[in-house]
This record gives sequence, C-alpha cells and structure tokens, in this order.
Amino acid sequence: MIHTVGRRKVDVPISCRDCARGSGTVYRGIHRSSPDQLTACRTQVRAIPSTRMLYRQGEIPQAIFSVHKGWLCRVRQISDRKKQILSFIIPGDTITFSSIFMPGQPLSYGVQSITDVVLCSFERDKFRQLLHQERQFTEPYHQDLAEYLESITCRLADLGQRSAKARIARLFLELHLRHAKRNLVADGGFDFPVSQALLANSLGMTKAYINRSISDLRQQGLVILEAGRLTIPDLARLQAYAERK
Amino acid sequence: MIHTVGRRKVDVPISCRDCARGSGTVYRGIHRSSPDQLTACRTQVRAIPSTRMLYRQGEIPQAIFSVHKGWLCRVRQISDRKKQILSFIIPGDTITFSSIFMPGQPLSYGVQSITDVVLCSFERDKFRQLLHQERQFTEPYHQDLAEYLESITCRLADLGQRSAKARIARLFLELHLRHAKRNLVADGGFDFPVSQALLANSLGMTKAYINRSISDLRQQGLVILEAGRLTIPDLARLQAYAERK
DNA sequence: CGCGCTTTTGAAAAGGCTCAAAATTGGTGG
DNA sequence: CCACCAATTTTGAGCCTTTTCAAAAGCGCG
Repeated sequence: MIHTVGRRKVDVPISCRDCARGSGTVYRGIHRSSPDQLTACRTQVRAIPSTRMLYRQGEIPQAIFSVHKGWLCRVRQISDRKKQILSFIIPGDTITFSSIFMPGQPLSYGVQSITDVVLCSFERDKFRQLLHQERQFTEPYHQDLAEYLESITCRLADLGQRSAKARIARLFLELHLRHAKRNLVADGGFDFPVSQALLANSLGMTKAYINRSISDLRQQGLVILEAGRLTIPDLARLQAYAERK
Repeated sequence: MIHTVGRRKVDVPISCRDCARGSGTVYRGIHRSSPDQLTACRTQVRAIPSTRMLYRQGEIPQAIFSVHKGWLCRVRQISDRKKQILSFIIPGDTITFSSIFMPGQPLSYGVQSITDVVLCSFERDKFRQLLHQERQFTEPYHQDLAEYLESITCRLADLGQRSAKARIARLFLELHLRHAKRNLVADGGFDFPVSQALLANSLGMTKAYINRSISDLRQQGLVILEAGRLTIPDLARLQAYAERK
C-alpha cells in the first residue's frame, strides 16, 4: 500500500496487524486482540501535506483519524488573525478522539497539519461499536481521554503560573514522555518538526522571546534542539529546572 | 428537609421534582421525564462549609455530586505553595462529571468549596445507568461535557493570547452566560462570591494587578461588582472591549 | 544562485509583578 | 449597638519579564 505526499513515497502496512503504531494508540486493546477487525473498519489511508486545515472549529467529524506519521495540532481561532494552539498531535494519536465519545458534538477546536502527514481513517460508528465491545477495548480509550484532559489542564496551569522558560521545559518534557510511550524515542531524542513560531504560539509568548529562552536552555545544556530533533540529555535536571525557574 | 451550614438554615426540596436546579443540570432529561427515579438514586443532601477540600487531585470519586447552592472550584496543585484554579463550579453544576463517563479514572484536579455549599449526592452506578437509559437523558450530558471542554479550552486560549483586562472581561461574560442558562440572573446581575485573590489565581495574575484592572473596568462602566454581586450593564459592550484590548 | 521561510539579534517600551503598608469590609462577641 | 479582629481590597513605588518592531543572518530547496 503506497501513497504519495507531495513527491515523497510513503508506505503503510497493508494490515493493521503489523502496524508499529498499534500498541500506542487509543485502540491498542483491539489491535492486540483482534487486529483484523480493526483493518476491516479502516476505510482508507490518506496522505496530507503540511499546513492543511483538516477540520475547522465547529465541524462534526464523521470519520475517526489515527495518525500514522507526522505532526498536527489542535487550534482555537480567537479572531481573524489570532489563534491559540491547544495541543500537538503526534504519531499514534487520534485526531478528534473526543468525538468517539460524543459523536455529533461540534469540535471546539480546528485541526491543522504541521508536517506532511499520513492518516488512517476508520468508519466512525463501526469503530465506536468495536471499541465498546469489550471492557479491555474501552479502558485504554478512557485512559487516553483522561491523559488528554490532564495535558490540557497542565498547560492551562503552566500558562497561569509559570515563567516562559519553565513553560518551554514542561512542554518539551511532556512531548518526550508521549514519544517514549509510543517507542518513538531513539538515541535519547525524537523528531521535533515544530517551528519556533508555532511553539511560541502554543505557549503564549512571542517568537523573539521563545528564541532567546530556548537559546538560554541550550546554553545551560538542558536541551539539544537541532535539525528538527529534540534531545533532553537529563530529564530529571530539566524537570527540576522547570520547578524552580 | 432542613440542613445547617454554620449557623444558617438551608432548605432543599424533599423531592427532586420541585427542585429549581433540575432544568439546568446535567440530568435535566431525567429531571423532566422521571424526577422520581432521580430522587430514588439520591443518597443524601449535604451541607459543606466554605474553603473545604472535597476531593484531592488523584482521588477517584465514588458518588456524583450536584451543586444545589454555593460555589466551588476545580484546582490543580502545582507545588506546595502554588496552585491554579481551572474552573468555577456554580449551582446546577455537577462537581466531577468527568467521572460519570470515566468512572475509575483518578481526578486530574482537586475540588474546593469557595462558599458554604449544599450538595445533592447520587449513587454513582445507579445514576450512570439512569443517564444511559435513554438517548434524551444522555444528550444533555454530552452537551455539558462539550461545553466544559469549550470553557477550559477558551480559558487556555485567553491566558495565551489576551491581556489581563480582556481575560477578566471574558471570565465575567462566561459566568454571566452560565448563570443566565440556569435562571440565576436577577436584575441583570448574579451572586459573585469570589475574592480577588481567587480571581487573580484563576486568571494567572496577581492580586494587586487584578485589583487595578477591575477598578479600571469599573470606572469605564463595563462592570458593576459590589457586595458579592456582579452586574454587566452592557454585555455587547464588554464583549467588544474584550476583543480589542 | 536566488527566493522564501525560519532563526537570531538589538534597543526601547510596556505590561504586569513584588513587596509592603494602609484602608475597608464583614462577621463576632460583649 | 459598639468594638474588635481577620480577611479582603486598595494604593504606592520600583523593578523585571516579556513585548514590539525591525532588521540581519542562516537555511533548504528548486
């Protein structure tokens, strides 16, 4: 199964059974016990270029999209020229997973691709039914939902209570953790294709200042951010830094 | 059914049927069609004094509490001496309604009473069963959940993108709207028992500065805040103000 | 090689913070 | 009804983090 993104070829396993993402997704229960049922309700694998708006705020998603490759973000539109990034979506995430629980509710955010992306789409109602079939299928979903709430809540608290540098540190730590859970950390680092402009927006600060702040974190050896990769040499140290400063 | 809070007497309808809160709650569907089934799964009506911690972050709520009277807030503990108020809970709200959907998941926030409070508690599993009995019972729950997400998300965006005064304005507007929906607006205003210290915390600013900002809004005639009541003379004007400044 | 995008840097200004301390308010007990 | 205490609101002055607004420098790609 080969798809194209721009001019680049991308291949995805024909069956969900062999997909490396499976164990880190919201449907990991299904993936383990009956991967073929999963494949059966997958309707397509789509490649989408970067900077595309997948969903607009207020839309009602009909399909369930799981990210195979690439980053996206959830964005809230404030006005014509102001927006706020609410969260980053990484491989293994389900894009609009609040709509698994509340199908029919309009999205309270838009979704935008950051990089080129490969998505697997599932037939919404079939997928929901499958997920609710067994307790061990539903459980991971609840866990992930709780985790998402936790993450949003955490960001809110960080914006309210922490300094610019601490906010950066905490976002980096969260992303490291999420990548680790999905086996996406290699050599202590992971792909980090987010421009400083997006980063600034998501943390409620300006491009100029996030640049200075990151430089500072770099010079202190707390983070290594280069060539689209983020490495945190000493997690505990960065954590401690985020608590104090 | 009489209860005491401190030295003050409080009375609550014996049956949920006559409760003024019913139509604004998450169980409004049940309240309308079969209020007696609701009363049947109500286990008690409790009075709780102000400044009490009802739930600690990480606890797993066993009962479902609906607020009959008084304000509370959801709080995230950052460290020993730092915390962030995530949202305010007003009469008609369900305190831990995320646990209706995800029973067994630990709370990602603590809950604290702001004023003296009167709560109705419902037996968790009976309540959930009741709520899932009919589509028209579940629907309002989904709506409220979506609204809550919306509100958190909105606050996050406001902290990220707006000035201090705009943040205050928007919080006031949100609270006005929520009170209006529950028929708790009288003479254009509503009870507002929140100290500036709490307000400051919830909006990520300092006591001193929120005081100055509120004074300013007052002088511009945008809000009237006195004697524990908040009145917004001109909603549209305050809204417009929040967008620009 | 040149174009567009991202990162980096500078200088000045402002918004919001800190740390007090004073003034009000509301509730309590005598 | 008054006096008092604790909590809340208000005010002041100085400071610091973060913003603003450019403009320069780097980088990736065709």
